[in-house]
Amino acid sequence: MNNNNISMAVIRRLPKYHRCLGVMIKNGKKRISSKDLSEVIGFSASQIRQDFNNFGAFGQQGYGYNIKELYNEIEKIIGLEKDYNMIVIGGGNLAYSLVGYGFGNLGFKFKAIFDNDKSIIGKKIYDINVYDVNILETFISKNKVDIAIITTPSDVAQNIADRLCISGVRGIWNFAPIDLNVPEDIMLENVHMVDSLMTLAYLLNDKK
Amino acid sequence: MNNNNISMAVIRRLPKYHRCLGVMIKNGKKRISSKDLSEVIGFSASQIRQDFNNFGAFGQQGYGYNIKELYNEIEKIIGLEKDYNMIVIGGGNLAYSLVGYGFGNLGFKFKAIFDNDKSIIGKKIYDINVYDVNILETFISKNKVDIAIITTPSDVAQNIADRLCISGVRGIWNFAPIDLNVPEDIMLENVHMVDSLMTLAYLLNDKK
DNA sequence: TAGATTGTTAATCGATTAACAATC
DNA sequence: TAGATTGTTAATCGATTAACAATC
Repeated sequence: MNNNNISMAVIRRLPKYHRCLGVMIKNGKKRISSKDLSEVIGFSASQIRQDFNNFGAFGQQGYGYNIKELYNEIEKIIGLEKDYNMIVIGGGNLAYSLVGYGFGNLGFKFKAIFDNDKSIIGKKIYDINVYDVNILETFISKNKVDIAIITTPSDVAQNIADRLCISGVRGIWNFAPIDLNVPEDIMLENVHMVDSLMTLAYLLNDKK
Repeated sequence: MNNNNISMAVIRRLPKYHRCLGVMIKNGKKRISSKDLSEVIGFSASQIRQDFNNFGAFGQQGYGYNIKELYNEIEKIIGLEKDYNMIVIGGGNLAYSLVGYGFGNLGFKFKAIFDNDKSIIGKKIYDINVYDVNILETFISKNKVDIAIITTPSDVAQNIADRLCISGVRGIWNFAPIDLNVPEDIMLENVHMVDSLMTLAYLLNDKK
């Protein structure tokens, strides 16, 4: 049940497998070999087979992989057969983007938004309530929260993270441009947009 | 002038060096050794020295690194001494987030937003004009555009990317959850938020 | 059956870490 | 000068690729 010591390099390829196989299902494709998948996805056939075999043997010699079956296996591996309750701390533009994005289809459900701005507390973002951030701990203690999303300014992000970790969230999805410290049993995933943009800037200057 | 064949692993650490050194400057710190930086940033001292020495010798034996000098070098390496003109295709919530984010301080300047929704064309997002996407090529031909940001739905993203590449943008920052094909002289950087969230889901299930 | 393609082991490649002479 | 710390080479580790026997 527990696939430990799989390298992060492998784990970060899983969503791309999920995405590509999803497109193939939509296109009515039934089977695919690692060689053909390689051409679509850009990983080597060897790497594709190695990646899958970290989790089990999903293919069939001489045939390849049944796309729908493989897709289902990857959903199970990632954990997409479950639902995840999420809250957002920070009710700015980014909260709007995220709540409106459509993660719900994948099982990621928004349960509440928290802010300290009196002018938006009590309102809704789409259909999600915005609460005063001072009831954050109370809310978490009464509701199972799997993932807390930090979209606050950097200067308060660490304090919010500390409060979340004590209150019992399992994972933090951080959008603040700062390196948070969290206990190692709390999973932390960062979306550092500034880092991404800087990487692009580097590449623009680097190319011949 | 051209730092080619530096591995992406190194390049993606540069923004974190930039961030950490920036904090140290703000705190009035003047010098740091690779050993001390290692404890703050979480990379090994050896790796830090290797990383910097890809680009030159910025330290001094027995002393360490002058923080301000090193910071300036990293800004030059990334290319932050220049400005970048940016446009956004897709005038939804994500465009609001991005335009309002404050990238301008780093030299990343928003010049225009494009959409196909008549109800927002002609309006402004913050102080940036929203234009009809059918004048995209005209705009790019008349204005130097370094980076185009795609925040459209997936189904039109490839078509927009094709139009951008032909028109002469240098880089694409893609937020659509799709794998774009672009000519190899166009730099592509993706922010796949769904992939990031799925990775977090995996980690939540993986932990003991 | 013969051909195709997996699962898996072995070889290679690249990135990280360790070590230490150079030198401030 | 003596101590500290870099820059850089060598060693190790981990990830990717190649190869091929197993088998559908």
